[in-house]
Amino acid sequence: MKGAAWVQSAEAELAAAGRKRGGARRAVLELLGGETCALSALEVEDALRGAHGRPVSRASVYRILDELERLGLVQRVEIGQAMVRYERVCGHDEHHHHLVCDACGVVIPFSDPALERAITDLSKRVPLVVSEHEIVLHGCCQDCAA
Amino acid sequence: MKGAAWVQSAEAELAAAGRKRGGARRAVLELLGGETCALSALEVEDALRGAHGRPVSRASVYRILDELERLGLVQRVEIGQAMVRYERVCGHDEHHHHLVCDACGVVIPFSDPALERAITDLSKRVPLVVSEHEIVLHGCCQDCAA
DNA sequence: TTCTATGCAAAATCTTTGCAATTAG
DNA sequence: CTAATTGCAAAGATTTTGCATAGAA
Repeated sequence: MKGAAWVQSAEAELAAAGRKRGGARRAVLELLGGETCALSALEVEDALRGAHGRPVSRASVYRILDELERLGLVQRVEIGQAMVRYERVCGHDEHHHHLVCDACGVVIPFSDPALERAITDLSKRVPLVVSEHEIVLHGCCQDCAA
Repeated sequence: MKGAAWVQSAEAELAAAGRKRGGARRAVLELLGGETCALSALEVEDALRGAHGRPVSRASVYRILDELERLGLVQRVEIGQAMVRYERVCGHDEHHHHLVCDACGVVIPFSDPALERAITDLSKRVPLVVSEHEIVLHGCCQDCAA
């Protein structure tokens, strides 16, 4: 699913949930639609205060991200910086996980079918109805190793 | 590796790193040695203020956990509550991951050889020198589903 | 003695809430 | 008109830092 398509379907879901359209939320949606990987609330605020879109107050950013998460339009990603990040939820085709360089903090997305199979398989044997999963590999990226 | 053994080896590593022995750190080590799963800094503080051991100031708990992490004696675990948790690092035999119930917040450890194989395999094909990995399955536990 | 370890309090960071004003439907 | 949306400021929660004292080697 492309970013624009995601923005559209998100607006549709919001409308279906009885929400009205506001400028702040639209700005957040457009920003997230243009990203393929995770942003923290503060990063969203900064990006909007900068070039992309219009400024949105911090409280609204948090409220909006929280609501999008409840509707299943974005998902939380915890990558070890004691800070919550969010990224848009897409179709199965864009499902991915994250590599984190512990030296410089860069986050790189990746996907691996074999790993997904192992997870799917495992999910059936576990004492929990699994709704989602998250995998983070920590290490040292090529730039930092050089 | 048992908890007591871990405490011993941790003290040895600390001594090797030129550290002196303090009561606060010893209390934290003994607490973590008795746990098999992850605790947050605040949980450590509370536990020590309670029955186990002696009270340790919050700042010291953070400093101690941070140092233990730098020495590779404990590892961070991010399980989606915007809070960092730590657990002791043990031998390969106790390596595990976490199931989190999004309804009640309970954390259940699990391990799966097939999954570990998939991860080990993957780690070789990725543009990062992988030092560790973390897997979290989110869902609804049996109690909450009932 | 000399550095580490610790506690306390203040500061920094991230997140949530209360309230009033605005705006979409 | 009515309820959702937003901004602002204040409050909460978590984590870090500065500084002075106590303690280990």
